[in-house]
Amino acid sequence: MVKRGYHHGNLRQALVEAALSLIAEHGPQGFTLSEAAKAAEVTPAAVYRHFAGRDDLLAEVARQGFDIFAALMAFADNDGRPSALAAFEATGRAYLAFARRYPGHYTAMFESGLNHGDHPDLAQVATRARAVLERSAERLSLQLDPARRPPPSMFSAHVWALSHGIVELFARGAPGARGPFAAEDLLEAGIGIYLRGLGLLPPDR
Amino acid sequence: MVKRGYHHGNLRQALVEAALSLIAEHGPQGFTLSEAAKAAEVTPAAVYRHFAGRDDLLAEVARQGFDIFAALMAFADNDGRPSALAAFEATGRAYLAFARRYPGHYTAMFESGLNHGDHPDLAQVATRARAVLERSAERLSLQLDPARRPPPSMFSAHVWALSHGIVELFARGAPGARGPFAAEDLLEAGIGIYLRGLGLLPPDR
DNA sequence: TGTACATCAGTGAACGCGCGTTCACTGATGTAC
DNA sequence: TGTACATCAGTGAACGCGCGTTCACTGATGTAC
Repeated sequence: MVKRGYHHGNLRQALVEAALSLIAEHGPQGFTLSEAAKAAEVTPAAVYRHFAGRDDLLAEVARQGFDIFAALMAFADNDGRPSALAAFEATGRAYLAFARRYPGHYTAMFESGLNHGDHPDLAQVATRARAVLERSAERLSLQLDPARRPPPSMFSAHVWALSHGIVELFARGAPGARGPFAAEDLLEAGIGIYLRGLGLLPPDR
Repeated sequence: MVKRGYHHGNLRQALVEAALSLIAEHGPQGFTLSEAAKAAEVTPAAVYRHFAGRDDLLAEVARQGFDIFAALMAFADNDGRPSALAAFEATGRAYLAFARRYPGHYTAMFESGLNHGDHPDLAQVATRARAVLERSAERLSLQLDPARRPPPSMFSAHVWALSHGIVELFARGAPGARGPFAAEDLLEAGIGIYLRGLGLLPPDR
């Protein structure tokens, strides 16, 4: 830990990072403003120089999470290259990778019970993240017979839900589920079967 | 509310039901022993006549949930009648129905962060519930080419994860996701596509 | 270059609150005789 | 049928704790002249 004087220098971000560790370790509700302040070596009251309160700090954590998430998804999708199919599959893998790599962000984003209505900038970036996924799905859907293809937002939702379910049930110390498969393999196989069902993959590869 | 004397009569179950309402309404962490006691019109201390403490009460809620869940799944599966396929699809629908019908139980089971290791009877009934789903998957898998079929526990996990993801993201006031589809339709369509991918449904029905 | 002063980012003490849990107790119930 | 007594299921007060938040404050920084 670097010694510091009376002024912290970058307390705002230090608090966000302290919150991240706490959330990753103790769950969404295990996070307290006081502990975050302590971890940043600062009085709880100092937090109020930078955030309106506990929820506001939590929302900022989630916001940064969606920001990273959107960037990661956009990177994985790579504007549909080398192919819409490969890009779509890449976003699925990236989803799981994000959940593993940024557990605190993930928790704040999806398990903290934050009301997006109370945090407009959070809602905005969440919408943007979602748009990235839907665009990827949309590109892929163009390869399907127009008469029979489901709406792209639907299979975007399917893959999102499958990914999220796998994260919650099998990628953590989740209760009652934990399976014999690595989450990554489970997701990969699941998406493979799903895409075959859509007619986007040959019957067996 | 029925008037009661000094003795409650069935405080244990009354506390479980109070907890259920609180959990359904305020989330897994919003539940407190004190509030549950209050809702049952009893002193917090009285709870300790029936439960070892807060977590023990929560675990009992989850346990009863898994019990109902297992029964519901077994009913939906109906020992694979009228067909393994129909039975399997029925369990998927029943999963969502359970989540909707028993939101407090569902939350206690899957979102409360209870450690099953600390509650052996909870772990036991959870395992039983899971076995029902795996049996249904197993029956279905017999219809697949043995050389190419994935392990039944894998596609049981897929459907579980998809269902859970849909519940979490689309069937509640979940942040950042809420889609334009009814959760039921989303799940039905998702499972349909998935089963087609497995070769269990014709390319389009 | 030096000084006065406004601005800003922290401190530290205090608050009221609700939490889970404990304890000695007491009222109600049911059983033995 | 009536009474003594053990057992059980509640009460009520108290505890220590950590929480989010407020407030008057003070130390540090940076700018004007």
